[in-house]
Amino acid sequence: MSANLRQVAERAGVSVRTVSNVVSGFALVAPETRERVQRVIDELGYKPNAAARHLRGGRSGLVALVLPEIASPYFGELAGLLADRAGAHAWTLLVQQTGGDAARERELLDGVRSQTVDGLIMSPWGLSPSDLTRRTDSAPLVLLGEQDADGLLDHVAIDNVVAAADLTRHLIQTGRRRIAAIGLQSHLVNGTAARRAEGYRQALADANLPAREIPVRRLHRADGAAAMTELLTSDVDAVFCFSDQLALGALHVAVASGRRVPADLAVAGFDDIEDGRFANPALTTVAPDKPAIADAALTCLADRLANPGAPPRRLVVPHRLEIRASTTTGS
Amino acid sequence: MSANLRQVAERAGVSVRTVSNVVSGFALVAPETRERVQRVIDELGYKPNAAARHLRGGRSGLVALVLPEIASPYFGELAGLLADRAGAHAWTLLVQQTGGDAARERELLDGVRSQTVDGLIMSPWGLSPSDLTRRTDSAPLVLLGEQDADGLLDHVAIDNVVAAADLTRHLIQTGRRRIAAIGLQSHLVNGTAARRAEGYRQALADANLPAREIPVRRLHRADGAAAMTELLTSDVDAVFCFSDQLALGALHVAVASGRRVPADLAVAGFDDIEDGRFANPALTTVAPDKPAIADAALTCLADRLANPGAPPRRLVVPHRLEIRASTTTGS
DNA sequence: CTGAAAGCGCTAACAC
DNA sequence: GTGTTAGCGCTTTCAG
Repeated sequence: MSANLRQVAERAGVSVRTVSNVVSGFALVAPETRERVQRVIDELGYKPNAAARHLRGGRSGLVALVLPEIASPYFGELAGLLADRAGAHAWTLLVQQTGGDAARERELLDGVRSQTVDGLIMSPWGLSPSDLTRRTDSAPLVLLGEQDADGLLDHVAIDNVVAAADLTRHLIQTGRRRIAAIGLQSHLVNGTAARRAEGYRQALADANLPAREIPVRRLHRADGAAAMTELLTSDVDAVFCFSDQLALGALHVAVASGRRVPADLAVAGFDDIEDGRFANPALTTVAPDKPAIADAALTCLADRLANPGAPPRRLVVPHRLEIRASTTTGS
Repeated sequence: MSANLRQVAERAGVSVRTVSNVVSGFALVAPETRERVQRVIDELGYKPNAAARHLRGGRSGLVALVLPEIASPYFGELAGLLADRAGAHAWTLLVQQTGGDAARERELLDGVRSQTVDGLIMSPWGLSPSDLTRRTDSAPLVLLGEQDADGLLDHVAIDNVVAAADLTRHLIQTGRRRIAAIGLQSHLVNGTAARRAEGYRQALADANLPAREIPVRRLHRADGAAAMTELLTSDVDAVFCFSDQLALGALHVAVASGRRVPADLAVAGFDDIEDGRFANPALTTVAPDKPAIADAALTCLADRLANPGAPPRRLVVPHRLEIRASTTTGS
């Protein structure tokens, strides 16, 4: 147990009020008093008790990041950026995994560890819009990804329809005609995959090309590998995967089974995870501006905390196409 | 602001004591009283205030995971396992990134956010043994990786010397003779890379083969790529990278520059991250038992909390060789 | 089995 | 400029 305010005060011969002033950098302390108190603080190794501050002030300095799985590269990269940038708001990040399970998501939505956090940044997979709007907890919430919660909640996302259409057009422009999509997730309420499918279909329809959609259960490499195995018997000349992980699984199977990528088959992904840049061949992908997502989420949370009554915002973050060797030869 | 104990008590016509008993599942409450109180709790949506509990009880239910970067696949996978298993100890995980910076590590060592956490699980990179043993904070600490802190601290690790020797022997047994190692980090105090180098050298010495060691600054794919680029001009027939990330970078450069892997060049890594399993070709690696690492770290922390005076332990976790296509043809 | 009350460490309103 | 003190919400000792 370390020293507390009162002990510091006694030892420095001042009141707790003065010590509190020194600790919190409050101005009205005589310089010599301040110095004396500071010396005692250092001597005793005094550190303010966060629990007491939290109880008193109502702010814990903690923000929960609630996501399906931290081990997934996309979420890992995002978590890293959020953790780094949280400091600027005097926040520390707390991680909660849901495995994409709706019940677990609902539970976390309504009080992560009973009111410990100042706010939540959440990437839901299994929640319906009504789950999201019907929550009882009052901690500010910012959603990652497009959520369709009737504009009632703050959220941060790229424009998935446009992004998917951009990538599909790139495949068409480089001569592909039989373009399959891997990554539909009809069992999920989450709209992200649906939006990407929409962009994919639009671009194909504009070019009068047929769509071919392979659903998956999860977005792991193994799911991409399984989907690709299924596709090997068909005559597709390109696959557009709705995540880089799916794409890396698909790429692995395609290469292992002797397909030449990109000569015989183009493979593209979504997310721009680091693995994709060093894949063989390097993976073409949609690159969301992840630092911008992290900043937007934190700022949005801070704004909401400062102004609870403000209307909810939908923040659209930029993305760009990252064209690499998995879809283009030479050039 | 949600309801507190007193409001529940008033509304249920009992004392706070009784409500507290109901909430904490304490036995001595008349069944009908319990039921009535529970009804009010549900009605008011009462949730215990964590700050007050922490202040009163001294436990926050929070454990800090302090690591170089959460976005690195190895740490991401570990964090996921820790987050999942933390629940079994009624803990929530809080993440702090250090970027491997010694000053930041030292700062976190001595009071992550001023005594908010019940304990720390830390993977230090830049800290010296004396930094580690000379800390002032009293929160229990468990180190990940071999730390050489004179046996004064709890730590969890695989046997890196044996593991590296195992892998090197595998390369020798499959006919490699000019085996380079990528991943020395002489600028770091951290002993992990040094231990792996030791195992590598031992195995080579036993077979009367020469060592060739390439140092790196970090363990990222880009560093592995740079090291491999350097090695392309030489005549090595195998590279053993001290992390899978390094290996994936090396593999990328080797394949991109036309080397046939494994025919011309074998590539092996360390950590068994998921990317490696789906690389082209799939990456041979040392697979530490990550779930066991997570469990050992949490259990060790819990034990230390329960028994602060117990002698520090060094927990050695199993590993195994994962032989894949990047080092062996056919078989 | 239930009630009253102390006190965890801090901040801030109120004195001086 | 500095001191005193109430009270944040909870657990737990002590009475009853």
